[in-house]
Amino acid sequence: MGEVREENQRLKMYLDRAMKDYQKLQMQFYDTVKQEAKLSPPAAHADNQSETEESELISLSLGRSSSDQSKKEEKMKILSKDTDNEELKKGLTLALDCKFEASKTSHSGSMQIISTDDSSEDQPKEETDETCRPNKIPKTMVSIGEDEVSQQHHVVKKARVSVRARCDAPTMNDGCQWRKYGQKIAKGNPCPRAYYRCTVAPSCPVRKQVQRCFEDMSILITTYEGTHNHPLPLAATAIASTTSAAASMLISGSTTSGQVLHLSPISSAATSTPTSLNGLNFYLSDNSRLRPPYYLPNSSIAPSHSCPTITLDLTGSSSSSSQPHFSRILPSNFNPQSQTLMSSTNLSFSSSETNSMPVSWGNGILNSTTQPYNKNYATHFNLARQAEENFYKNYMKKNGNMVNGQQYLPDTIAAATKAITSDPNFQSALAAALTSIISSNNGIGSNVVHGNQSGETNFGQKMRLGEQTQVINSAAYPSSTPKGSNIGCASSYLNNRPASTNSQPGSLVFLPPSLPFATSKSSSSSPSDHREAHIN
DNA sequence: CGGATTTGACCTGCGC
DNA sequence: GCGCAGGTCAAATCCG
Repeated sequence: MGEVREENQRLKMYLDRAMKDYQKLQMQFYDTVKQEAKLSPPAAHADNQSETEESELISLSLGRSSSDQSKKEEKMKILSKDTDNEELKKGLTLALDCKFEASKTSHSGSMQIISTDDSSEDQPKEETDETCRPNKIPKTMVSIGEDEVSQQHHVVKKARVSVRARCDAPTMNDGCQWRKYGQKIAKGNPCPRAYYRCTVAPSCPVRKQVQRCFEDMSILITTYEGTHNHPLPLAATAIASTTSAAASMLISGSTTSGQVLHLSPISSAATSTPTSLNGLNFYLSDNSRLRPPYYLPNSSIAPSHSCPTITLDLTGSSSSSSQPHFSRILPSNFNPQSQTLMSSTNLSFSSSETNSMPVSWGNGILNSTTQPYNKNYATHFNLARQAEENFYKNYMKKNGNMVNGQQYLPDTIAAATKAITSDPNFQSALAAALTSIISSNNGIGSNVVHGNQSGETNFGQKMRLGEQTQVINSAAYPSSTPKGSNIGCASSYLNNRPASTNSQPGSLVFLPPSLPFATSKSSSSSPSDHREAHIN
């Protein structure tokens, strides 16, 4: 443990150095952009205004960039008018939604990649109208929550987002509370499929199915369906941002059935065709080459015959690359036309939960950022930094330098830094990470420490209905957070393992940036503390 | 004792 | 109409 800690410290140091370099560059970039803005009066004025304004906002909207206020107002009218329009609720649904409006200053920083708007190219105009444009709503808990709820009404239904991740725990902790309501042995997979219902709100229609991959029992397949009709815990928005991005691809019609979409954080997929969707760049590859061996188009991954399903593979076990990727699985009878129709419904992502936990969504090693979060630029900056840090670690891991998910080698870090900065695909991957992190940190400064981080009620930790999972933003409370609670997959996994954490490569970990086991209910001097120290 | 989980029964959609 | 499979219900059971 001592060695490990030492190593950990060393790695932190390297990481810090890299981050400082990045920070420096980014500051320069911001300065440049600001100067440019000053030089171009009228438009710049508007931009600056929105910049200021948006710095107060975190209205997240993947793939939706709004540049026209009147359009926004019009949009708002449409939204309010359509609130009761059930028709609009039909179609594709995201399991978890995360609305992220990257600031329009995104053109001037790392947020840029999040707010690109390429995705609507092949989408009907009405979708654009009905899609929730970023609304300039002050980043207050109440308004954001309302906004989120209202916007979620417009998220199309029926799409499924399946997440494959290595996880020893019975289910992944995705930030929501779930109640198991059924279990079934599905054809083609002897592993039982468990059915869960979201219990964050009594009437929440969201369900998820959890099933182990028969070919690799360490892989957990979680399929989300439905739209939350309540504000999401931030931990949930983290995964939401990822899954929704995948789902957005699904409804965009930019791919055809039987293809694998790679979220390509690093250069791989030489045969890939870049696809930009909702601000995220994906790489479309030939399914036959890139589908993992255990992907069975009609298997448990896509349990429903009627629902298009997109699979986000975070196992890093692709046959041809170790990259996480989206695999889009459409039912054989899936009609592109209907897909288009579904696309007419809003795809927006609301990440506005006030009580929230920063979560690292990915093959996660959490980052160690403990700097306080400031508003506006600083916040965005830190978020971006955090996201990058996350990605950086994932990147390292994906590159095989994280043997057993343990270590960054110094020279590897240098190499990776170089690779990252020179990699054209870096942005796309960073986008996902940013989305996750930013949405995770939406409630900065107002979070309250609460106990149960495990949304899964069948995790061994009992949660009563209404005992909403609330978490601490560990970055905002850097030092006072107790730890030790089970936070689902991640902590379960760790708790069930020796302290040396021979965590598997690609293990899915939901952890706050700095304090992975943050809760208020257990102050522990147990070995888990040391684990955390290492992980941090 | 209250709430979550288990599990067999039941419902529904689809293909033949 | 029938059988199959996925999905859901709800009584029984478990658990803290």
